[in-house]
Amino acid sequence: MAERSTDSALFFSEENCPRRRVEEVDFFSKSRSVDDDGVEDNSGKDLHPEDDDHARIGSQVETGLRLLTGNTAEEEVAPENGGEISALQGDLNRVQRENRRLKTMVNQLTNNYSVLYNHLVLATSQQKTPDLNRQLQASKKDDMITTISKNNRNKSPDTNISGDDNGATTLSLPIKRPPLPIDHRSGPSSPSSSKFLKPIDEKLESTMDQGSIDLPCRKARVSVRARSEAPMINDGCQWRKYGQKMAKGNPCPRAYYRCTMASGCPVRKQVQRCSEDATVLITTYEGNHSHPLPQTATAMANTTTAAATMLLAGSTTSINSSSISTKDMPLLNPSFLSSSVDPYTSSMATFSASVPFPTITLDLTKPLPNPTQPQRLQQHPSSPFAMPISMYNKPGNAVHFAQQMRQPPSVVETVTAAIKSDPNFTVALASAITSYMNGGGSPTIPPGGTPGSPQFPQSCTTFSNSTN
DNA sequence: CGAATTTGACCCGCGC
DNA sequence: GCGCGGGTCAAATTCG
Ligand SMILES: [Zn+2]
Repeated sequence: MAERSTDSALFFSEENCPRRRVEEVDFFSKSRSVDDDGVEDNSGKDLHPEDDDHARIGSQVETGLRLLTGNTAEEEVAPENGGEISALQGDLNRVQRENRRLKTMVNQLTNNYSVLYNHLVLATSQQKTPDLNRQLQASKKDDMITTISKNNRNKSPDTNISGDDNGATTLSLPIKRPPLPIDHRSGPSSPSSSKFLKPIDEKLESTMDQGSIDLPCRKARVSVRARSEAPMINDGCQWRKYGQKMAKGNPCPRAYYRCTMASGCPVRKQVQRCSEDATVLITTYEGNHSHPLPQTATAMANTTTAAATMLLAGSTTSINSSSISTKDMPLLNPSFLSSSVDPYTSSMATFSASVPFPTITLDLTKPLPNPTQPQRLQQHPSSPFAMPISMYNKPGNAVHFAQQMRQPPSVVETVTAAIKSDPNFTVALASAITSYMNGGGSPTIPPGGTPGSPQFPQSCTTFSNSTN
């Protein structure tokens, strides 16, 4: 059907966007490319007075999400003294140039990372799982996964990726050994790649260990609620529907999709409308991509990964929102996470009740009361939550990070506005969040596409959109 | 005609 | 052991 999001993704992110969409586009671009934003903001005010609100929102967002927010600040100050304007503009230009340069660097790094990751994945699957792969081929791949997950499920295994079966399984699982090599990684590069692989491998191991990342045993879920008319969120990935079921207490059916961008990609997603609010569309992502992603898809993937990471990291011990947000997502924390747990978040709890997996929820459906509120996000660890986020650690426990927004933060407003105009906005939001979670703090999204992070075996991101 | 979707059957975990 | 419900498979059907 209309499940193909790729096309729309392009549409969304690229030049096709009509004037009206500028908001979203701006927002998006902000979350992914620094220089464009800066430029846009300036020109926006000067050239498009009618977009005033948009520009304002944009700048707010920038403040909240951006690393390089110098532009914004300067802009606001500028109006004061005419004499200083020129100087400020000079500075502004400089900053913009700098931003551009940095962006380029980031992109390069990202690309390199993607390439390396692919190498790693390939090498790992080949080296560690020759036997398993054979078995895999013999039996169903899915069976394999199930089996493993079952084994791991009972105990919280910190699987060490030693030469063990477990270790091997761990790494190979998400990859599932794609029949067709996704890229250039074979022959000549093997020697050199192996060099890199070792260190990376070690890193991976350590990362996994600390995160309690036993792969399949725990499926982390991240849910985000937003509003959208679209039947499905456009995340830049290609999905194939493989099932549909009627949910229990919900008249709306739940659809199951699987990523088809790569043959072995383990990522799945569920799409369902909220029974209470038909306008709410819930999309759940699970797993990490085992292949490079387009920019648009990267945003989503990163979000998933980041959220999963956060969840899993926190899930190891009793979850304390403050501990998680502070430790794991220093950047995210200030703007997106609140460290207080609120009883008022009951609405989100709805979800959690029957969730069998650790789940993190991002709720974008809340109304944004004061659009004009200049409130800016500060770097306080305990700053009010910009977006409602809740985490459901274990089946029984639901931890809420960010309650419903009591005081609508600027980011939320922006997000909501964007969503209203276009459901795709969710992606932008995701990218922004991801950026922060990844610790980059840099909203720029890797062009090369980020492979689902290998470190996190399973992650689910849920997006709910409500149509307005 | 190949690829994607539909849809009922099937599998599996869980609670009673 | 049985039924229920979530999730997946795969044959049939539809779509481009
Ligand atoms: Zn994928």
